[in-house]
Amino acid sequence: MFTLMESENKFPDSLSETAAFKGLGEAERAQIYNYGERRIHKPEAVLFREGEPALRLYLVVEGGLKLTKLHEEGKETVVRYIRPGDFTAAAAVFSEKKYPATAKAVSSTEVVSWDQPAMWRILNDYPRFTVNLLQVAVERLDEIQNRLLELQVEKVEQRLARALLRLMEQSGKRTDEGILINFRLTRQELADYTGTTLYTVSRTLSGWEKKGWISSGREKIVVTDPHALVAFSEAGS
Amino acid sequence: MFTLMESENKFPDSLSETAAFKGLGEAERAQIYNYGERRIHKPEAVLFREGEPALRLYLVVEGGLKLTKLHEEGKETVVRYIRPGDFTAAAAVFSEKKYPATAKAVSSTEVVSWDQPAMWRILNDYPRFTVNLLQVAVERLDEIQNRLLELQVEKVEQRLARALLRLMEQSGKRTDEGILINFRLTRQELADYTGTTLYTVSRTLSGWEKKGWISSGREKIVVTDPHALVAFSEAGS
DNA sequence: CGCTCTATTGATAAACCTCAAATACAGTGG
DNA sequence: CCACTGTATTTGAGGTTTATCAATAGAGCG
Repeated sequence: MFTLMESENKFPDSLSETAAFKGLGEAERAQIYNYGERRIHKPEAVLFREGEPALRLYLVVEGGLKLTKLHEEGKETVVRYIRPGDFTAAAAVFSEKKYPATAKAVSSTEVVSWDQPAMWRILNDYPRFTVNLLQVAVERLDEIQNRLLELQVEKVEQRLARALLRLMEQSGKRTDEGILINFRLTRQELADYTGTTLYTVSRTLSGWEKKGWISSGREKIVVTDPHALVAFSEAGS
Repeated sequence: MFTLMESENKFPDSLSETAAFKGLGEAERAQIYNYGERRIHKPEAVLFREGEPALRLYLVVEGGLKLTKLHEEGKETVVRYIRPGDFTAAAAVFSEKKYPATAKAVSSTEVVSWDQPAMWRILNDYPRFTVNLLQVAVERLDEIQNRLLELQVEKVEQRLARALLRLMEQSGKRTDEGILINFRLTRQELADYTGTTLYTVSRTLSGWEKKGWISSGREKIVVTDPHALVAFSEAGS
């Protein structure tokens, strides 16, 4: 037939070590993987929108997603960046839930997704997968709680330093200049991620550029002195 | 023998409708419940501490817990209040994890808890329970993400209003004066919950008291005009 | 080359924290 | 029952951080 699911897709090696497929045999991985639908999304493409019925569970294979939430009056926050090997929209496992956030591709992004019937089959046939999902949820929870803590007790510049480091670790790419955050990232997005304004972000980055910690351009940031940033993020001065 | 688990405990009716035991038969509930250990903790008692190896999963039956996280220099945040029917320390399902927060009883509190061997047995024998745990984790995640959003875009007074309303809904007790938040709650704790200082909390509450929205005393808050608070929490003015 | 989106920078104001000091309250032990 | 003691709370003054507004500069795209 003609659906995407028909062709047996090879399970990507890059995913075999991820939390998603931990403890599963090779055959099981391939089966689970092939229950899903593979798709490649262009940069800026919206995979799902906050408030829509949550119908599919997503796993990022390559590229990345930006998860955002809207507040009244158009203000938006970046909840998280999703990288290869990460699930998102776990809420879709439960019927009648809505997506709690909007997902947009930050670069060309390959995902696998499962609809509810497929998920129920998987959850039923591979209990280990359910446990893996639980583990991912628990880890996300921990991460967000840490961000909540940081947001409450740290000042803007310290949070910005942490954010850059996190993004660097998650999506960094070595260049001869330093470590490049490997997708388009505006000052506004960074502000939405750290709970500040684009003005403050701009000022702060300018300062760090003068100190030689980073090197930045339009929608582009390269961390040239990670060590200094780490020290700053921990000490806050 | 002599352990607490020996006596067959009746499954509490109050829990039968909670997310924790959804979709499970009465017999299954009783079995799961009896794998655990019942305990009553005094107010202020610490059930587990951030950083310790996570050995037990907890379910609150009566009373409540305060989950806190510490930052360097003693600053602390209240991550969440746990009420009857809620799990906490889901991280304990996974070996080698540490408790991500500290849990302290806010009043006399009854909990059931399971150690790892019991949990593994339960997760294995009652897959529906695993799914329920996942659901709880997903809902917490959503809740925390909403708090993150509020913390980033709303001003202190608005967050305080939301916090009071949340606590009122979760732990409110009708009195002839209004709805009492039914446990000791200091200004400092409210500040740690909303990401501000006790001074700002005090000033704000004083203002609301003059407006007749609340009535407060030492470690005690009664919401006398919930409607006004709701309006304020949504409009922010 | 002009258009549009992004970033920078300065000036100003608002929100909020910090520090200090006084006051109120609850529980305790005589 | 009352004075005492340790917290919790209130309130004021002053300072810091950060948001807001406005104007300009730069980068990429067609």
